[in-house]
This record gives sequence, structure tokens and C-alpha cells, in this order.
Amino acid sequence: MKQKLRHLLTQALKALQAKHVLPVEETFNVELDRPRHEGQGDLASNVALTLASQTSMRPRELAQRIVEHLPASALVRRVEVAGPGFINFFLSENAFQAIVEEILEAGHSFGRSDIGAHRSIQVEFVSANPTGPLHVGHGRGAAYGAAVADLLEAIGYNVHREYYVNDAGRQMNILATSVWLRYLELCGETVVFPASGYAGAYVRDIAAALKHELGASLCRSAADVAMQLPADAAQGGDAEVHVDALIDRARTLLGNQQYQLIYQRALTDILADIREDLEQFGVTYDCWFSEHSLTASGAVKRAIERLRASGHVYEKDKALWFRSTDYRDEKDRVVVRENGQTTYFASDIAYHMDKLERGFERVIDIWGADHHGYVPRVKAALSAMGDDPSRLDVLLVQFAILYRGGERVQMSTRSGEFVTLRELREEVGKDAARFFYVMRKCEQHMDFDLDLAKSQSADNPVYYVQYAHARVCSVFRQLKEKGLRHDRVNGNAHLPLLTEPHEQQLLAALGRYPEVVEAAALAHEPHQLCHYLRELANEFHTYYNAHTFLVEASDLRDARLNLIDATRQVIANGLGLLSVSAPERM
RNA sequence: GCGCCCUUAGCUCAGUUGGAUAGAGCGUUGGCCUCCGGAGCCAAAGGUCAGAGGUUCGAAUCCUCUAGGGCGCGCCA
Repeated sequence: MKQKLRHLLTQALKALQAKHVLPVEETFNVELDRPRHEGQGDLASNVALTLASQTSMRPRELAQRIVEHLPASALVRRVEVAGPGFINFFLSENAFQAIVEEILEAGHSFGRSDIGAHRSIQVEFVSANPTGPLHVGHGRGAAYGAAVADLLEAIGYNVHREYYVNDAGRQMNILATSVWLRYLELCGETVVFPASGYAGAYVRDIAAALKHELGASLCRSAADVAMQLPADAAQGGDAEVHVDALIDRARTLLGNQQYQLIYQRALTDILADIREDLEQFGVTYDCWFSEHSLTASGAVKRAIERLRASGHVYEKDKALWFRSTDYRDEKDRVVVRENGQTTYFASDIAYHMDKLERGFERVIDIWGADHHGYVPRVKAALSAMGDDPSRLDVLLVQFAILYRGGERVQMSTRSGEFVTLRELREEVGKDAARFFYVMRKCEQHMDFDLDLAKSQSADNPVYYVQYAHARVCSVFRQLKEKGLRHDRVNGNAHLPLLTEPHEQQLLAALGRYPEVVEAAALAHEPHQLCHYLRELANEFHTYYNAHTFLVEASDLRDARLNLIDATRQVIANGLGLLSVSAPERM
């Protein structure tokens, strides 16, 4: 619809160019908006306001000239110049009605398009450390990332979903050691659990599984473990120093093979848990990318070599530094430590190098907002390697704060006092969780009201939208019970009977859907879709209350049934993009 | 201290990337079922868009400053 009107406007502008009213060499970017207020038409353009400065005319005068040169169209009922120089289009009733047939024909693919032209795009999201179950903070990234990916796919991009697994590094060693200490407890040893260890119950579960399968083969005496360790925080020492010493002790006492056994077991168990959790949440991946594989494949080394070759690294204090300040980072960053080990940042440079080498035209990273300081250095690395940093988009997701009974729910990962994503799903359900998470703009802090998400009432926007869907289904059940038939072809033939204001408004809302999907996808803003669905549901409920669909006259009845069936289809499609179910009964 | 993000109705948030008279939901108040699902609908009240300057035909939106809040500033990941 927009495109058709845009075409008309462009025709008019070209005509004015031919008459030298407008500069000939210009190409015009014609914008069409949905006016906010009634009486301002169905679509409006501000071209006259933006172009007036290039002419000697006032905006209103130019607008009038444009209108005079508009080609006639059956879609348009009336055109007027309004306000400071807006051109308002009033569409004919038929223009709206045609959408019903279009929706019913396209079915579940209505709203999908080919704007992305199969260009490849990677979306990496969640990528939480596999040191424990996902918590509600990760949930927002999961819901948001999945929605962005699905939206992009819906407008024709070739989307690749990926999870970066931080399976290397210190945190994983702390986890492995934590598991071992719990295992020792099961062996009857009395060990003091470190302040910086992972204290969650899942650590005990992994330890118990190990004990069950391997018996006591990994047992060592508590005295050997504790011998001459630096003091933990509780004894006035440094918790981090203490836990690092514990890791070394575990390695020495167990030997590399047994230590790796525990390490790998912890990793695979937790990863399996995360994967299952996300699947239940409606989130799946094309690839789980291992950080460790970057070292094994030599990608990290190669990335560092590329930086070196471009002259952006130097040695200082026995470490190798990347001069990221050449690219507006705040300070330079270490890539190879004093002890010869590469840093996490080095892996990340290699990872992003690898992403671009795999041929994705665009790459989207979705990170927690606490990592925002990390963006400049990753982009700097891409620049230094001669890649185009604008191929990478980093989207930052703010934290969600849970409220229950009006009180803020406190959380901290290390102490094990956190609400897991799984618990959230069990408490409020997948549908409400998915919808609530993406209801807000991602860079907004979010208050997640558990009581509201759970409530099966009008306050809850998820139920409100789903209810509209269920209501349509219910009408069709009623139809059968009354022994009536729905003739879709007849309905399409009598769409011109849909002239009630409520019907016109519902039709207009349906017609907006493809634009909403496109806008939400391109802006990476699924919340636009949420708001749209709420408005659509509202239009439907209003219509429902004002008119009876199952009327005696079969022509009108069929037309109305087509309209509400189209509404049902659009709601189902929209909810589907958010992985929220569209129930037939509630 | 420096950097990034945020501040819109009592509360939670939109605001189509600079457009016309500032928009929803919740909450409050008042209405609507002999009728397809009341998990619904309608109406009213509620605003110095944190504050002050600036840019232009036009600013909640862009630039500067100020005040409040969040996050980040490791040879952790």
C-alpha cells in the first residue's frame, strides 16, 4: 500500500522536474507516514516540507503543485494539503478490503517478505558461560535474540543462529574445582568450600553423578587438598588467590587426565542443561561454537599474526599488547599474557575474524549491557585486521529486574542465589516469559512483574492477545454448533459489505502488519510487534463487542467471518514470530 | 575521575528515526451481558516530555551544559 502511493508521488515529482519546478538532478526519498490523528488521512507525506527549501515556493504551495500532478488511482478516495504542507491521502474502502483475501490466501506466510534477498546474517546471542544454569538475566537475551533472528528470517534474510561457548579459561577451572570439592564431600572428606567457588546445587548434582559412575577413584584426602593454601576471604585472605591455588592443587593431586575428566563432565552436563532449557524456551541454534576450538585450530594465533602484520601490536612488560587506541579505544589491550597464555580478548578477536571469514555479510552480537565497554576494542581489532567493522552490529540488552509481590527479587550468580530461567518458565509459563521479555526496548531497563506475567486477567497483555485468537476460534465453533457453513469464496466476493467504522479500522490494522514486521526486523525491535499485536487485539475485541458476526444474511456473515479469520491468522503469525502460542481455547 | 546507556501521566512503558493537538496498559472514577467466551468493551480524570540554553518552517526526538539513576573502566571470562 505504502509502495503504491510512493509510486504515485514519485510520478508527480518527476512531472514537476520535467517542468523545472524541482531541480532535475535530484532523486527523491519519499516518506509516507501513518498520521497520528483522525482527519489527517490514512497515509501522509511530508515531501513538500522537505523539498520546499530547494525551490522558491512555500511548502503548502509546493504541496498543492504535487497534488495537481498526482496520477489518478482507484486506491485513493481523496487527497488534501493540510497543516504546514502535508499531503494527506484518504484511501478508498476497497483498498482496505482487499487485504482480507490477501491474508487468507497467504496464510501463515502473510507478512513475510523478500527484503533481505537471502543475504546471510549471523545472530549470536545468549553465549552465557557454561558454569551454571541460565538465569533470568540470560532469558531476556535469549528471547530478544531469538525474536530478532526470527524477524530477520521473516523478511528474507538467511539467518544463522549461534551460541559462543566459553569452554576455556579460569571460570571453567573454578567450576571444575568446585565440582571436585563437592565430590570430595560425598567421599566423606571435610573440605571448606571456597568463597569464590560455584555454590549452586547443580554443582552437587554433577558431583553426585560422577561419584555414582566412577566411585571413589577421584577421592583425595582433605588434608592434602588444604595443605599450605593461601587464606580464603573468610580468613582475611584474597578469595581469588585462594581459589586459583585450589585449582592448581586439584590439577596436581588428580593429574591432568582425571582433572580433565571432571572438567569435561561439568562442561557437557551444564551445556546439555542449557541447551534443553533453551529448547523448552523455543530457542534453537544452528551452531554451538567452542572457544577452545579457536585455539586448537590455530585461529587465535593467526588473528594475532594478522594484527602483528598490520603493525598494531607491541611488547611491554613481557606481554603482547594490541594498540587499540589507534582506533579510539580508551586504552591498549593485552592479547598474550606475561605467562604466554592468550587472553579471552584474543579468542574473541579470532572468533570475530572467523565469523567474517565464514562469509556472513552481516554479524549481530547480542550482549548484556555490562559488556558495553567491550564494543570499541572488538571493532578496533576488526579495523586493524583490515575488515570492515560496520559489518558487525552489537546490540546491548539491559538487565531485567524481577518483582514479586511488589518487592524486588535479589540475585547473585556466584552465591547461587539466582532465579533460573527454568524456574521462571515454570512459574509464569513460556508464552508469558517470551512476550514479557521482548515487550520493552532492549536498551531499556526492564521491570519484570512476575505476578502480572502469571495473572490470567485483562492486565496481562499476553492473555489479551491470545484471547482474541481464541475468541475467533470460538466463533467458528459456534458456527458449527448452529449448523451454519462458512463459504470463504462467497465472503471474499462480498467484502465490500464491510463498511462499518469498526470494520474499517480493523482492516486498516491488518494492512499494517507487513510494515510492522519489516520495521521491527530492520530496527531489531521486536517490541514494535508486541505493541502492534496489542493494538490489533484491541481493534478485534472492540469490533466483537459492537457487532454480531453470525448474522442471518449469509453474504455479510461470510464476509465478516473472512475478516475475523484473517485477524486470527495475523495474530497467529505475529505471536509465532515471538514463539508465543496461539491457543484455540483458553 | 573518565566513558557508554537511561530519565515521557500516580505505576510500567510507546512515540513510525525531525512532523500536525503527547499515546497505550495498569491503577482511580463512572457506564455496558435475555446477544458469537465479561480473560471483553466504552467514557472521564491524569503532562512544564528531569532542568536550562542552542540548531530551523517545526524538537520528546539533534548539539552543549546541569541534576538524578544504571553499567563499565583486569595480563577475569
